[in-house]
Amino acid sequence: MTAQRGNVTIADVARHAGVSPATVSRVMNGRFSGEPEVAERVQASARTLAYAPSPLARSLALGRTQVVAFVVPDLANPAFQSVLAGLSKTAAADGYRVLVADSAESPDDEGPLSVEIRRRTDAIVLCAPRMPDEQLTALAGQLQPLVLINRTSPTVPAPSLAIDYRAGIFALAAHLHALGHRSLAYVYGPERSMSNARREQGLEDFLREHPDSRVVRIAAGAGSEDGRRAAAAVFDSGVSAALAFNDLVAVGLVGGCANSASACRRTSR
Amino acid sequence: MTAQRGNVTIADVARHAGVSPATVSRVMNGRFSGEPEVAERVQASARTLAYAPSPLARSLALGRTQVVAFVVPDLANPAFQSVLAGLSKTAAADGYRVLVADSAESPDDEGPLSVEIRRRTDAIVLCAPRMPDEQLTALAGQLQPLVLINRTSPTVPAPSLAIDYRAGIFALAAHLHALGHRSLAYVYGPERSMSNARREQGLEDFLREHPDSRVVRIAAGAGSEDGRRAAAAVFDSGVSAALAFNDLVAVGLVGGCANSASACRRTSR
DNA sequence: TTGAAAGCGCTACCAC
DNA sequence: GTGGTAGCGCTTTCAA
Repeated sequence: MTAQRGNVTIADVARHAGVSPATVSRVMNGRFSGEPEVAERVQASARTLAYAPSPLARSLALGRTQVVAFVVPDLANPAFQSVLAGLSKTAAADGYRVLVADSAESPDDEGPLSVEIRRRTDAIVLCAPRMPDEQLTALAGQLQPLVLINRTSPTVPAPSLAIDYRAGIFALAAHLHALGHRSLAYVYGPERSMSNARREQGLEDFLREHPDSRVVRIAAGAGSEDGRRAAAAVFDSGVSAALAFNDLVAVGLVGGCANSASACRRTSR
Repeated sequence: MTAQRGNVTIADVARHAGVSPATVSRVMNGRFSGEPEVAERVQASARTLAYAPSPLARSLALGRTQVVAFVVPDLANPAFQSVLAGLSKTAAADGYRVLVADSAESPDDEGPLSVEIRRRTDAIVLCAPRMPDEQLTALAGQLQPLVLINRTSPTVPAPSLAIDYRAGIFALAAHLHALGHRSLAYVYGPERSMSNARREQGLEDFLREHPDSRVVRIAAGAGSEDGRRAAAAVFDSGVSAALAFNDLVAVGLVGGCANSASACRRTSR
């Protein structure tokens, strides 16, 4: 008797329509096969009483919540927005909603948090790049159905969504090459970054295929300020195009270049 | 018997500890006041059996889900990301999670969708700028507790979060003025846009306070391409700084300026 | 202090 | 075809 009061329940509808709750349930779920007249009466009652089934009660009875969890280390990371938007849209098409959680608060609490949130949902989409493989493996059982983002694990049988940085930067470089650029700058990110290494590989592949090109490596970092600071070096390197470690660096770089440009403009007038 | 099987329940723990479910419940929720030894025995059993209360069952019994809904017209809109991230973080601090929904799919289904999702949650944060005021008013009762984003309603008593575009661009212009700029460009957005009008107002306020300044209005749009196209005009207007309708326009503008800059650079060498 | 039992609202099995 | 009813797992009165 602690629940939110005043909600019309299936029993109310049953009473109003002069049938059993079971029948109302069947009608509401389209599993009804009997006198059409009965179904109509039930629907009329439901409409009259403005009845809507309780998702909570259904979830408990069905053992199915129609919700999928989305757990990432940082919801503010722009990279996740389109993933979330896509997930939400796709899930909605199948009658599912998305429950989000940010694991940043408690980095080493990621496991328990994932398990907890998974219990409220039917499946989980998890991004936990730093979680030790053993831990992930141990948890995988309780997390299934599970989808991994930006990581895979040899011991965890789960589909994964990952960015092919190597192929990505290769394609970018090839595109610039097609545009006539033969001298590129790569404004690289953190040396220890796995994704940076992948991008460097991609550029090596590119150079192997295009011996007529050269790539000047210019140190930066992972943030927009790093990009801004690298602008001068890029300008002075004499390249005709530049690739950046990530979007933030690129934004900073573009900004830095605009600066250099207006300086240039003031000079040339 | 249709629920996900194999989960250890409160009854299992009660049996294992030799107490009643009621006692286990009290211990698990810190409402227990009796033999400490009993409490310890219960906790030991819970640990042994790896028991974790079912959030679903608690929700049904308590009439409280510990979840708040976040409904917006377009999850892919960058403006919502930080709102969501902030909401999630703040909610988490109070033991709440966030259930998201994108109402873009069915624009005129916004109302029912909000009500439906609200039933799964304890409160709702809603962004429905286009919803007729009467509809919102009619729904408000079922939606409470409710927080509105980017809109208020005279008939709906709900806190709201809205951007003060007028004050925002005023502050930006004042900042540039303080930096010494006296001649600014405003790369404006859609004429019919409410937020654009607000920004124009802000600039008028600014000019009133700073008669020594001038603002050149340059037409653009709401996307990055619009910004890029406006770059040349900005460059030629002779201003020393530019303000853009929104981030996308700004990004395009910066990109366009960088282009003009490198052209300039090639020329000047 | 502790337990029995009645909900919370819905589903699904098993009879009639 | 339809209804009775026992769950789903937890909380909380009420009584002992």
